[in-house]
Amino acid sequence: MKQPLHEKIRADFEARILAGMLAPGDRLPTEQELMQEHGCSRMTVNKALSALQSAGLVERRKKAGSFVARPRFHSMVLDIPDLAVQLGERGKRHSYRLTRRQVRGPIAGRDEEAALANGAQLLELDGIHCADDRPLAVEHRLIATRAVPAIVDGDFDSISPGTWLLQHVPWTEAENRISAVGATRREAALLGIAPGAPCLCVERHTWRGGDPITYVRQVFLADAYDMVARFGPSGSGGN
Amino acid sequence: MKQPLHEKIRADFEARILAGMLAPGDRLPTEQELMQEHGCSRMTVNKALSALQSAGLVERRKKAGSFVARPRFHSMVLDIPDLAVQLGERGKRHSYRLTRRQVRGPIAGRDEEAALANGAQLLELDGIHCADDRPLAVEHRLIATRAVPAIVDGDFDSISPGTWLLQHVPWTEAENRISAVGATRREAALLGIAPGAPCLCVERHTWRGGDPITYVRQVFLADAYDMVARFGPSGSGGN
DNA sequence: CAGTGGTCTAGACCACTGA
DNA sequence: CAGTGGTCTAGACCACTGA
Repeated sequence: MKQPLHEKIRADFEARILAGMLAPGDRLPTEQELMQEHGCSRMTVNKALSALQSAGLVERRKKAGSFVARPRFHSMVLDIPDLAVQLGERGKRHSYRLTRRQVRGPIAGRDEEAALANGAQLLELDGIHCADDRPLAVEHRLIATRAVPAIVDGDFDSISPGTWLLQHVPWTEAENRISAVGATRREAALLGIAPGAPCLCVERHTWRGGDPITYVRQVFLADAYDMVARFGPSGSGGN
Repeated sequence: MKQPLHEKIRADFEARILAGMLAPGDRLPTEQELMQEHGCSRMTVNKALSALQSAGLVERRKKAGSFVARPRFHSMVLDIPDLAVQLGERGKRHSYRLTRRQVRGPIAGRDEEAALANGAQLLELDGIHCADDRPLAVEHRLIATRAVPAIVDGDFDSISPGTWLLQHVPWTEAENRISAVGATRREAALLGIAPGAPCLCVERHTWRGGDPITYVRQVFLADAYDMVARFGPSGSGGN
């Protein structure tokens, strides 16, 4: 257990930020305060805070201090897209229609649902995304009420659950699984295509500081949507 | 033009590495040598080299020195998969069969091919990837002979072009476009499925320091392959 | 065992910028 | 103008590891 002091300080703040104990905008102690707290030189605390800055977790401003940044995921990293924003950029109007809404426990035997629920209830939201009123994707979503209790009272007539979550719940980790599938009979009927027609399927899990937030499965019209990820050496995103 | 000295040193090596003037495995000067060269203190060169290390461009080993690393893109970033490695991990045998090989110029009117060729010839390689001798994907690839002149003499009977490139040409930037498509008649025949059946299509461009290397389009059997990308705040991949 | 990087100190001067 | 971070110095001791 030999951990450099600068790494200990860095990891301490990282943990507090990811756990939400330090929220975006909160001010961190000054270098002077941290020097006294840890009884070390300024270079050591500077190294810790600079590492947090280059990781995008902290913003530092002269005279003002160091502040928790809203986590940013640069263009080179596959992001969680906000359909409403993406369609707006292409001049299309996004709408979402809810087809099912229920609060329930995890289905027995489905370990994934149990892990997501984490001992509490799940909110199940199914719906359809449209671009200019034409169906674009069928969405099935489960949300952990333990992580996002406010969602139970959410109103999804004018805003989709995905947009709501992106605006209200900062996530820290995500996993996308992308595959090609043939539309089921139900999906085909909702999307206005033939059963078995090719669709792009995106399954995504997101977490906040290790706690699961949501699982979503989206089935897109193949000819209307694809995913792009551009990436390069870390560091080239900055400067 | 106020650039800190540590940033100047860091950017200098970054440029030389991305340009290929420093190849993977090459040794960088020691901190002592850089101190003398720049007439600065050890902390300053240490900061520059440490930044290169945390960016994944350099590996540092005690007593041995600092070396150019093969660019690594951590698990949280969508990677360029090596099919041979991926299949090997699942206990399957990968094979590649070349179906077309020609050196040609870019097709008139196709700006993308002209940009890739960059004034020189293209090597076109079409083939099929198999897992345990069962077809998995159809691949169409173009390679810039300007960037990779050695590829013209490559032997792709026992190794696929993708594997060859990953082993010989370090890339610095990549773009993946992922979509669902229906198999064309030709693809369906090669893969042993019905025309129009759902397939996962991956199109990828790669660059090395701004110079285009290759374009590849792979059409996968839908039920045999999917792509996963997991990502989070930078920094959590390390340690 | 000797060279190299890893870490840290106790200072210094400066640039920026909010009060 | 005073507080804060940005950078840098000239040392130091140590851990690791290849010759």
